[in-house]
Amino acid sequence: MDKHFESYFKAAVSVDNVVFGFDHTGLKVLLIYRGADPYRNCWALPGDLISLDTNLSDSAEKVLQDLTGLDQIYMEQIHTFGKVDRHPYGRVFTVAYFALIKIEDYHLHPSSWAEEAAWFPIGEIPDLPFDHNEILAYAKDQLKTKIRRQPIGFELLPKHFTLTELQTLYESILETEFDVRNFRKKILSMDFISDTGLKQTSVTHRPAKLFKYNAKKYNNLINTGFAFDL
Amino acid sequence: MDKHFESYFKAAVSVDNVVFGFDHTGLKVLLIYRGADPYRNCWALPGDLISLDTNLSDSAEKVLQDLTGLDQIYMEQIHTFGKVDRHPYGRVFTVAYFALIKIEDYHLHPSSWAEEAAWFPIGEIPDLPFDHNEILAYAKDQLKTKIRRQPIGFELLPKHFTLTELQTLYESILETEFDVRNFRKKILSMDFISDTGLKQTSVTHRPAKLFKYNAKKYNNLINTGFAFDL
DNA sequence: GTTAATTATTGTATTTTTTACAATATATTC
DNA sequence: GAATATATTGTAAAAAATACAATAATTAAC
Repeated sequence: MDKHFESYFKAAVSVDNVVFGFDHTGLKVLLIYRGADPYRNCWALPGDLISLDTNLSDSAEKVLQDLTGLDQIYMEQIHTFGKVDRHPYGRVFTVAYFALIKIEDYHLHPSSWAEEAAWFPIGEIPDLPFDHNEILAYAKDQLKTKIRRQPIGFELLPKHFTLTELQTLYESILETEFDVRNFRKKILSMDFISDTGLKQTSVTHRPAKLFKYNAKKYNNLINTGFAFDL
Repeated sequence: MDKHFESYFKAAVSVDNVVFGFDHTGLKVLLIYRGADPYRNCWALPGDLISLDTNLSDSAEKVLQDLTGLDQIYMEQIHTFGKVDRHPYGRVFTVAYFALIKIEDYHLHPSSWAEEAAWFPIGEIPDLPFDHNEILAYAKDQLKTKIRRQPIGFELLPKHFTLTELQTLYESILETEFDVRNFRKKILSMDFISDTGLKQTSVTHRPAKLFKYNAKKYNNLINTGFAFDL
C-alpha cells in the first residue's frame, strides 16, 4: 500500500440502533443509560464502535443481541451519519439501523456499555448525546414510510393479535385514524392475516378474535404482483 | 481519550456514486476507468476515500462535482457497505449514493483518479472491482422503487420534454408498459407538469408539445396530502 | 337472572379511481 | 397530394375507496 493512503485509515465506524416497541400506550423507543465515556451517565441510543474484524451488519445484530438477548429480530439499515464533529474522540461515522421488537418478548439484558435500559414513549425522548436525536427523528420518519408499504407492523405485535390492536398500531404510528369497517375490510381482503380460531381471555367485555400474520401467504402474493399499501 | 479506543480508529470510509443518465436508448450508468491503484485500469463506480476533515455528504458531492462539473444534482444516500474484506488495503466502509443527471448537460471532466469516464447501458455493465456490482444492483433497485413514489424522473430528462419521452423513461426504468391514454391522463391530472407552449422542432412527423416539471406546484400539492404514485 | 356497561363485529350505497380500448390530427418527405 | 410517422384525445365498464350505524358478545353490578 502506498504511503499516501495512511492518512485515510484513521476513522472509526459505529452502529446505532433505533429499537421500536409498541404497547397499548403507543410507540416506544429503547434507550440505554451509558456507563462509559464519552457521555457517561446519559440516555442514548444503543450502539457500539465496530471492531475491524466484524462485518457491518454483524455488528448491528450483535449490539441488539447483547441488549435484548433476542434472535431473529426485524432490522434494517436506514442511514449513515458522518459530520466531521459528531464525536468528541475523533472522526466517527455511524450507521443507523432500526429494529422492531415485540415488547413483551423483551427482558432487560444490559451490556457492558449499558448500566440500564428502558422504553421511552416516542413523544417523551430526552436530549440525547451525539446526533442521536437527529438519528431518532430520521428513524421515526422511515418507520412511518415503511410501515405503509411493507407488512412490518406485525413485528411490533404479539404473535396473536386482535384487529383492534392492529388498527391502533397503524393509527398511532401514522398519526391518523381509520374507519373501523373499512380498515377491517381492507386488511382481511389482503388475505395474509388469518383467524387463529382463538379469542381474547380475561377481558371484561366481548372478547375479540385473535389473528396472526401469515408470512408465507404474503410472499406468495407479492410474487403475483400484489403490493401492500395502507 | 482512553488508550482502549485507539484500535477502533483504523478504518477508512469512502463514497461511491451510482450516476444514472437516460437517453432514447435507455437507462445508463456513468463509470470511470481507474487510473490509480488498487484496481488500476478497471471500469468502476466513481468514488473516493473521505478525508478526515470533510463531511460525508460533502464528500459525495465533491466526487460528483469533480467528475461532471455539474452543480445542483439530485443525489441521495442509499446504503453503506461494510464487509470486512471488501477492500484490499484495509478496512474500508463505503457509503453509496445515487445521482440522477440530465445526460445532455454532462461533459467529460475526468478527475485525478479517473483516466476516462463513459456511459454504460444498464444492461451492459462489465465486472466491476470491489463490491461495485452489488452496489449498482442495489442502486438500480432503489431507483425503481423511488421513481414510482417521488417525482424524480424529471431529473433525468431535459428541462423541456414530451409526454412520450416521459412515458418511455418510466417504462424503461420500471420495465413495464403503460397505456398511452391512461398514462397521459394520470400525469396531467397531477397538475405539476405544465405545457410550455413550445413544440418539438426538427422531427420528421407531427411535433409533440413540450412540457416542464413544476416543482413549486408539486410542493404545494404534497402539503395538501397528495402523494405521487405511478 | 336481568340490566348496564363495554368493546367487537358486520353491510350497503355512493363516489372515485383505474382500466380497457381505437379513431383522428399534425407534421414531414417524396 | 399521397404516403409515412408519431401525437393526441374520450368513453364505458370494472374495481377500489369512502361514508356511515346497527347489532352481537361478553363481564359486572344489582
